[in-house]
Amino acid sequence: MGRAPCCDKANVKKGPWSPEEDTKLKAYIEQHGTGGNWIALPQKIGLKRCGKSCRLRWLNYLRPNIKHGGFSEEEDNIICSLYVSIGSRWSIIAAQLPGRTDNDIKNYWNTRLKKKLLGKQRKEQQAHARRVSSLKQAEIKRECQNLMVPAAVINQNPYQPSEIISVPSLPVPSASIQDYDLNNQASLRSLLTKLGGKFSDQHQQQYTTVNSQYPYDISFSQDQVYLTCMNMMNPAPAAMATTANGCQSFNMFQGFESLAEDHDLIELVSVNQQQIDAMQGFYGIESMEMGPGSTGTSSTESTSWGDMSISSLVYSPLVSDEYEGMPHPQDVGFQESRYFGMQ
DNA sequence: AATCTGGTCAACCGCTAGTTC
DNA sequence: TGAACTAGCGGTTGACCAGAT
Repeated sequence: MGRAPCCDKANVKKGPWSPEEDTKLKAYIEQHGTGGNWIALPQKIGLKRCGKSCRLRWLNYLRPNIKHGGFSEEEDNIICSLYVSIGSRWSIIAAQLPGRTDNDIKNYWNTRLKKKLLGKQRKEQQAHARRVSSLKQAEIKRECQNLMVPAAVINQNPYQPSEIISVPSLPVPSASIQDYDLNNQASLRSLLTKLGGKFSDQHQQQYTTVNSQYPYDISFSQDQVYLTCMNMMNPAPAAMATTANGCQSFNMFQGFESLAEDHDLIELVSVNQQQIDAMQGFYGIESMEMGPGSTGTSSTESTSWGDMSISSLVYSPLVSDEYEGMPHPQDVGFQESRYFGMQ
């Protein structure tokens, strides 16, 4: 049984409010208050509107001391800093700005402030990217040489127990992504721990299970994080992926998809596009298409880097008896994983 | 002048939390 | 205790407008 509608949809007017409706509503509320019942209010005053609609109209436009537009620099700063620390909790943010409504702030953020902020950050990041880009290719080359594992080693147990990375579970710290040194392993782990704060319980459980069975050192390269972020923007359809030889693999980054809309991450990926481009050049990748054995989506948009990252980041068996049947080195995904320091 | 495109913002929708009975 | 209901919230939509083509 469905829930009863709050009003008779057929006899309710939608769309913009007329001055007459505004006058009626305003006059009534100023005289009698809302009476604590928005649903009954429109009937009382003869408005063919939903109670929710009346409430919204009053709160956002008709109540006294409402300010529209003309946000000051100070208000911008407050909105930005609150957004960074608490996210899109518009009602809380609005409570800090007298005369502003959550709807107003939300619109202002989505249409102007976000762009203004991103433009500012992008400028700074691009300046920084230019400084490091000349060093980047040599650095990647060096990194890859260090990370390449001899074939003899690969034919042995690829999961040498060394160190168990802690299962992320702590609340997300307020540090911005720019505070992490992406060239530093410890910092990368810290960042991923931050990301891990958004792990669902289910994913944490899976993650714990996998790591307790196969404790191995997880060395994240900077590029891995980029690819993971790209992956998040083109989320894998499921945690379990099937490699070219039919082995099921566990995507250690499954669970981060919810971050696809995360401002910080999108920013991280976008501002480092030059570096990703540099990588593409280094690996000789024109355009990466999904292989026939991959578990892709039907969307043509979720190809190239996003899906390449799936194969490169997908590894490790989920259940112990698959340990014997680990993907063979000739499996594309596994070969790619060598580039990213899987040990 | 007509059409297209992108930005803005009021309003709606669906969901959750809280309250009442 | 749980169903019924409302208030409130955040995401999304769509109408409108201005500038570009």
